[in-house]
Amino acid sequence: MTAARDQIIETACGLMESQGFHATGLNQIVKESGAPKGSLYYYFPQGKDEIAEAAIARAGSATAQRITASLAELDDPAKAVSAFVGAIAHHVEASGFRSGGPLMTIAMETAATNTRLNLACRAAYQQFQAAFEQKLIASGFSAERAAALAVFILSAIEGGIILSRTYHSGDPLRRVAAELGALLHAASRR
Amino acid sequence: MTAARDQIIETACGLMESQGFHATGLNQIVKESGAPKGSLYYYFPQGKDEIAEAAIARAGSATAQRITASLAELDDPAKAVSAFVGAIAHHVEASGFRSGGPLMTIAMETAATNTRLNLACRAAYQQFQAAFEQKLIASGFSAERAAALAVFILSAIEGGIILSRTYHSGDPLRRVAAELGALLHAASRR
DNA sequence: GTCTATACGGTGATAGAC
DNA sequence: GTCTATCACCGTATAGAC
Repeated sequence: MTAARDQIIETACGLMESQGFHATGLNQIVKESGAPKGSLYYYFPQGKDEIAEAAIARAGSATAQRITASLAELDDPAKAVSAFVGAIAHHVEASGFRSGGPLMTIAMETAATNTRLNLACRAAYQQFQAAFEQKLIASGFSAERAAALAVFILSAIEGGIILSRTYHSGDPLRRVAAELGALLHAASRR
Repeated sequence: MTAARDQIIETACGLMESQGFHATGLNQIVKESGAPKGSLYYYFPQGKDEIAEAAIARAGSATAQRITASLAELDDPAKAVSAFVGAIAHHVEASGFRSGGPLMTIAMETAATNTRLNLACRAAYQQFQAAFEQKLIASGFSAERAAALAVFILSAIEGGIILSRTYHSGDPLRRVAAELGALLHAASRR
């Protein structure tokens, strides 16, 4: 509950989102967070992995809540997903393509090299997936179809973020928004 | 054209695909490649960035060719894309989730922090995109629609690779294969 | 709890012999 | 072309004072 610990986690989230895990140094976290320098290993005795794990958990649940909240703003699931992805496009652009997909880089870096962080990322993505799934179920999709579509939606969004960040343009994400909207519109008319 | 230089590039591709850019050390590249140690800065005077740039270019054109070749095996674009993505799923699983999406990690790591590598990744992704685009055009899609769909297809695949690698399961990619197949099937019936 | 100082390893990069 | 030796630096992690 201490503010210093929380500051460390928060800035670790931001730095790892834009740079990845390996490029983010502990010194950088301490400096940028303004947290007391000597307290890093007091709050996180297990070092960098423990900090990253906390950052992943934090970014994961925060993002999951944001997905749920955004999807709740529109009844129509097609329009809700499309609007959500459009908002991401804007966010990625506004950040100078430094932000968006808070866990993607860490997830890729650690998928096969760090089981602890891999499991943390996995848990977070499952939360994202569940958020889409529940929206679809609430919109009348069968549980089975909702689960399948949630995976596909999440895939398209994550991939769109990659392309938008490397192209330095929100267009790929806007394309994903349009296609997912059309797909869900057609699927819900059955 | 020398074999040593080529070996360095090739193993740099593999290591950066599974670990990312920052986690891959030059010593590791030299050791794993078996290339003569002292020749690293002889072939790549500009150091790590130059090696990574060459690795990205190599992986990029190799992958683009593989996409084109795979899509050419089936006439029906829906089935061709679906089969291609299914093959990726198998490849990701067979590699122990260390491989797949050769440029994704580097692309995310460097999108906003290293313009040189960012541009290299961008060029590579545009090749991938063009490969899908041309298949769709050859299948009767309008140029406009083909370009839009290519971005979406590439996004879904890249995102599916992320999920499959972090979940340690080929299922997300197989889901992407099925949904893209259905989408393209419906789109081509217009 | 927080500080400063430091140990220790690995990194990218360079120099100079052969 | 390739080798070995070495540089300066930065990374994580630790020790011990306050």
